[in-house]
Amino acid sequence: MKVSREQMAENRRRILDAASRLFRDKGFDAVSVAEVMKAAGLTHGGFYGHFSSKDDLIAQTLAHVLAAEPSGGGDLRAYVDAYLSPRHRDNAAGGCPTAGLVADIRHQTPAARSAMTEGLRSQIDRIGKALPELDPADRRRAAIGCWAAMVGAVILARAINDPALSDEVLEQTRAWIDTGISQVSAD
Amino acid sequence: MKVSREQMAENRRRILDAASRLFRDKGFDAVSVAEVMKAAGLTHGGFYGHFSSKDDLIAQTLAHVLAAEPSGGGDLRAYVDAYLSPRHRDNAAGGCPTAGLVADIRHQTPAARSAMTEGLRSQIDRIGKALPELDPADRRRAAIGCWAAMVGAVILARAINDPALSDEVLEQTRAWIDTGISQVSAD
DNA sequence: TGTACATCAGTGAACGCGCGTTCACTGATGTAC
DNA sequence: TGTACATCAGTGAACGCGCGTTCACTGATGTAC
Repeated sequence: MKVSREQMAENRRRILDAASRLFRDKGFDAVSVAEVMKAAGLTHGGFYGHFSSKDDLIAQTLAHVLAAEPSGGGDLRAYVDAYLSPRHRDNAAGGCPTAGLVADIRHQTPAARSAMTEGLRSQIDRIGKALPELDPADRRRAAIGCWAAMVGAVILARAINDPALSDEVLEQTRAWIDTGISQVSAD
Repeated sequence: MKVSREQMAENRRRILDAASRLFRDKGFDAVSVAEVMKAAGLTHGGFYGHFSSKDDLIAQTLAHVLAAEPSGGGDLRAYVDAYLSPRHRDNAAGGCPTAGLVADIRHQTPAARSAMTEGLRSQIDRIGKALPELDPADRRRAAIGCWAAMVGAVILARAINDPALSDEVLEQTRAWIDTGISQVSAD
């Protein structure tokens, strides 16, 4: 049955939110269109009224979730601590879309890859802005190095089977980033 | 038709090598059993004479490729430079299995996750041994932080659509690791 | 060393299944009067 | 404001396809004599 325009807009939002969580949790390929629609409280047939294909959903979900990505605020150290926490490692569905999806992007459509590229560009700029005490070259280097280490550590920690080693990867990467940022600051 | 025992052992090796390259290039889910067998010069029906399932192939391929993983030798800086090169970024099929597969591991079988965990443990130890000038705590921190940044940077660089930004991620991460290692060394 | 035959690695057609996608249908919406 | 009806968002069965896996068969291997 037909629904109101507002209801349809809300349904679309619910589909994108459900897709965002499921994709982050399981990856693009492991999530079916029917699964996304069920999580959004709808049946699978209505999907093509909102999106032209699963690839379209992937690209639009990325744009949706990366646009809403929380910045590091101003306090970079608190952001890094939260990012490299066991809580974030164990909450892929609700966590950083980059950590959950970036490796899966390689073989997606150009639209999806472009959305991710712009999301990463913004994120690097945001981290740079949280390091105002550095001169521009150091700031850029610290922002990129720090972000690569953060994303890498969370991906490694999520893959590792041994809780002790997984925790250690998070903790040591946090310490490494701390000394890295301090050192550059002290230059 | 039956083949000789040596031929069968070589076929098995060829299957593992083909799977290793294809998995690194496209991810576990995107590669079919038939595709692996074709790449190994065989037909798909013979697969189950060598492996009990696709999951078994994944676990055995990981053990195979991680056992053969080249160390950083002794020269960590040369290893980091090669790792964070456009050449390595553009050669996922022949490149580091961790960079290509670690994000895909999260939802694989316990056997696959354990193989990856042990591979990562060895790799961290290997990098630590390439930093003999540091005291043990600094060495561990530098090995883990450096490895997280390397893996993260290659994954990010492979996802990014814009060649300039992709190159910059590699270069800046290399510079960041350099200053990080130098700083710790100078403590 | 040579022969006869049981073994079994590899072949390729076939299976059941879940996927992305399509489509005829339903019934609430929202517009025209 | 109230009624009549065209619109169209959502439903659920159905489709074609490729996947992992199975199996009857083939013919070279390698052992027994």
